[in-house]
Amino acid sequence: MAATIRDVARLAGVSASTVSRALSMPGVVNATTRARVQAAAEQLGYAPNKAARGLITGRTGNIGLVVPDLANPFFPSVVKGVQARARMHDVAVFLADTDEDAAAEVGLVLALAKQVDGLILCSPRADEDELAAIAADTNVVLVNRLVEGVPAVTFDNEGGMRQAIAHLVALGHRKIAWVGGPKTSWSSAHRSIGLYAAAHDHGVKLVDVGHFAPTYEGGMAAADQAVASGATAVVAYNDLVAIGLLARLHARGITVPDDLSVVGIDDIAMSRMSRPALTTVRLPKQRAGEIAVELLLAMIDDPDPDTIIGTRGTLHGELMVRDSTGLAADRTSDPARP
Amino acid sequence: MAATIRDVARLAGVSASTVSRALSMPGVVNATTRARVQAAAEQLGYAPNKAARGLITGRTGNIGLVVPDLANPFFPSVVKGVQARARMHDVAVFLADTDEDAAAEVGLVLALAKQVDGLILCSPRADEDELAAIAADTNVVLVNRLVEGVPAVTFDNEGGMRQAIAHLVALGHRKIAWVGGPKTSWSSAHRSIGLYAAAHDHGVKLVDVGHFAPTYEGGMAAADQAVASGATAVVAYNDLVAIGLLARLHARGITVPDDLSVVGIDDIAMSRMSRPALTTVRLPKQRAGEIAVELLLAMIDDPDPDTIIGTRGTLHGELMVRDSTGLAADRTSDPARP
DNA sequence: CTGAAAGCGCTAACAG
DNA sequence: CTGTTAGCGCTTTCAG
Repeated sequence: MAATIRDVARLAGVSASTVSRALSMPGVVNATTRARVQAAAEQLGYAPNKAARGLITGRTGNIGLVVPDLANPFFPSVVKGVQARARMHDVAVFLADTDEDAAAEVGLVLALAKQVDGLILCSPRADEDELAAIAADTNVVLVNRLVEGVPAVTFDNEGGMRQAIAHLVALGHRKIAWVGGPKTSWSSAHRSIGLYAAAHDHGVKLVDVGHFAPTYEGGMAAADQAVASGATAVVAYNDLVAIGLLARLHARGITVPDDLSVVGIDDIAMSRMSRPALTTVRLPKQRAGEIAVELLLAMIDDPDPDTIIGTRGTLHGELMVRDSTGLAADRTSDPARP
Repeated sequence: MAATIRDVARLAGVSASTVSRALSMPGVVNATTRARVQAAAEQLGYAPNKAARGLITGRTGNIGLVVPDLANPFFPSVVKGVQARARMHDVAVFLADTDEDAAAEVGLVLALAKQVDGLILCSPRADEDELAAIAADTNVVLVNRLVEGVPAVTFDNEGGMRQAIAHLVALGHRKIAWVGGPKTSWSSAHRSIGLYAAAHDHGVKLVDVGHFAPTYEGGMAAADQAVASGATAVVAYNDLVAIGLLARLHARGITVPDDLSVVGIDDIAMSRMSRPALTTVRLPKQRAGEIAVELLLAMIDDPDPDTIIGTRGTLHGELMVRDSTGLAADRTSDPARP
């Protein structure tokens, strides 16, 4: 059906090897033959078969991307970044959604590993040893997760949390609740650490409300405990949780930000659309995907050296102040508050 | 690095072909040798190289999926459905996001076509002739779009709109506004048709407010015109638009549903989270992805016959009544309303 | 600078 | 039931 390299060779009156060279190492071939070959290729609509090429070069020109759940708006953003950058480099992207199933994750990765040059893994759950094992014989870049010796793109969770706390303290809050994500989540743990450090530095109290699903429902579930904690502000594991919080608070007749301020993390599109609009720490999700691709491609071009192994890109978050910590909630002039 | 079929053959003391057979046509090989081969394969962690296999069988075991914009929550759902079903059949999925760029779409499709057995296209924008041309020499299944002679999975837009109108009419609405999507959108056109037909049947008036971007911003832009139309209810092109509408109405102090009722289409996750929760027509997005895979796989197994070419799966929507058309808006007992 | 030959990992005849 | 042979489409020595 599709034209092969030999069809082009015949039409151009040269050998297959010349076609191959003319197309992938233009400099090494006579200008006129090159032109002839290119014309022939054009005419036939020839495009090299990547699979066949990969068989011999050991490079497929494809990369794999594994995400836990596309329904969480965080991940489509990362995927978009990966896509865009991959396309720039003319590499195709295999996508796998593990549905938050750490076991499936490993299986999928193994299956994919055979037909790609490298893998980008957003795997909050998978076992650290398994990740290390996979990284041992495949090019792997981790996103939003750190494992010894594996290149990764992460977010500066500590810094983001510091900004959130500073903002809340400036508004007069002295007791702040933290609604954490899943127990096993790497980023939840790091956000927690940053929060405690910042709270300590500012001399304010942080109350840990517990671990919840990283979803709208998780936020609904956490809301009552957050209220009961007596805090005047809540920081949620992510925006989805924060929005769940908002919903439950509204249902209970608790006004945000007047009665309670809420801060999320991620800055998903939905955050601007919630009522009230959500103050959140914007994470450059798309950028993370782009950088992951660059890192991966660098590893593929030049595997092994220490310049890359262990490399990490750290991206900084940026506080987006919106209505959920609005001025109405300024407690600096309210003597009744502790 | 990775074990090849010959490594397994050597370890099992058989020939490469026997390994190949033992693994892919187990019935045709002696039970004891088969066991030996399987053990060897296991021990070496052998997995066949799909690219090499594809070279000879002409089947890659991969499919391609093209979507216009992952940031629109509609598409991640479809992708999830495709993923899940593809995994069941042990096929891998290439994903491409065209960023709403119809031109890029074609280029991407051509590039992908070489390394997949078939393509699932969610291409609201691409030119009809181009789609037909692509479908002529590649297995293609369209989602949410109909082109002569190309298998497709679509939604019953007319039926969905009929449900929406029936609901609004039952609540006493007699003048309903329609906020359409992009001019070139296939589904916007069909939704419009369904709406007019239903309005006509019920003897109520439908006001076309115009075409808007299928986004939150589009909804914001449409809100004032919807209000000015004098309608008591609005049907929006999709949920994102409806939620934009809600935001702008709120900003203007117009209460939903008391002053104006709003209905969306899609039932994205966000719809349950908006305030008020959005009444919408639920489209089985994930199911659409699953069916698209089944259709595509059927075409691949058995290309050409008329049983498939021209086949279409039509999925029906389901009205989800929520607060944005709440009881408070019941106009049946309100004599002041027309 | 170009052609011929070899072979990537695998499967499909074809013998045995 | 199993081994041998050939070759998918391509790149890469190796000669010329």
